[in-house]
Amino acid sequence: MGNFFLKNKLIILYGASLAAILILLKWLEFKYVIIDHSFEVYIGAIALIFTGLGIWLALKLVKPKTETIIIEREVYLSKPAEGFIPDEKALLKFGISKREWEVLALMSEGLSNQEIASHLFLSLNTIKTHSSNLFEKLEVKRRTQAVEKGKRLGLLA
Amino acid sequence: MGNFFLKNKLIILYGASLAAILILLKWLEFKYVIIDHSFEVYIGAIALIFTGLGIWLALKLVKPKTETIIIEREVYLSKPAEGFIPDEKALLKFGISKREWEVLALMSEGLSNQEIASHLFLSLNTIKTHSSNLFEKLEVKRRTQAVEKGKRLGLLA
DNA sequence: TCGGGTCTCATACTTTCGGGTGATTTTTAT
DNA sequence: ATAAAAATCACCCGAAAGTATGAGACCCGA
Repeated sequence: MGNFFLKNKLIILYGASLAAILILLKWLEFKYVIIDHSFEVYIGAIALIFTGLGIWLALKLVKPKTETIIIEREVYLSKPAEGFIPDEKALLKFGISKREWEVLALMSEGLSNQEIASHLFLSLNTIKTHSSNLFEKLEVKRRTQAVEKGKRLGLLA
Repeated sequence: MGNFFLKNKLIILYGASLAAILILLKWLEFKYVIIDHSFEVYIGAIALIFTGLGIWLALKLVKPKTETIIIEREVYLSKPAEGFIPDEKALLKFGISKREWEVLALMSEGLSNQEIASHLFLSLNTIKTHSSNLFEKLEVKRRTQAVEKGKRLGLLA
């Protein structure tokens, strides 16, 4: 499976590097190093090289540990904005999915379910499902209420 | 300055370790290793040891994972206006009567025709008539469109 | 007083919405 | 890999919305 290589590519890469460097050293061994330098210097060079390799490897492996999330938001809505960005926090709070939000947005334009279906190249039934789930999540009963609440919560422009 | 030693203690520790291991290897060199194993295995062992050392060093030196800071502040106030004044000109332009505007306003709150009827102490049929006339005047087909257009025209808050 | 506009209500009919359920596929995350 | 979530679609049914038409009551200006 290609999956294996993807997940272990660093390990494999390391193995390959190790082998390559060893081969290189073996080749150099009889040409220059042993002749020109002492054995200790040779060992020291290898130690430094592989220490560097170890550091590089560690940095690669440890990278995904960092995670910074800074959300600071104070919204006094009621006003438009050109490039409108829905309130992510509200979306998460109500568990509204991307598709559901799209449906809500089109609802607020005054489109019927059939029209929304056509716009999104989906079936009418799918739109019904999405809107139903949406109403459930927004705790409303009708599309007009959903639009009204959506605007109040900053989900819509 | 003791500060220097504090800040570089890891580096110094590494140097000391390096020296110590080299000395150890030098000592072992003539005792067992060279005798019992091939040169390549010896080099490989050193490579592995110092790779491990490099990894350990990197893990120690690299700054601890970034703190996760989550500041959330939710203030979704939307108090548009108490005494909202609809655009008179627009009302005249579209020939919208008082009752029709009232119905439109309640529509925008998400109320059903039946609920609007109850609020205004009218029959459901009357609301239907008003809303039908309203849609005609606003040139829309659905209540959601009426609300959308109403807001755009300044008929609603 | 007469016509026009608004407001009211009704009946009959069609269309759209929304709820409920279940199934399949795709995506995502673990 | 596999479990969970999201997305897709279908069918049924009842409720709500919307259309069409007609009609009586009221007010106001011509």
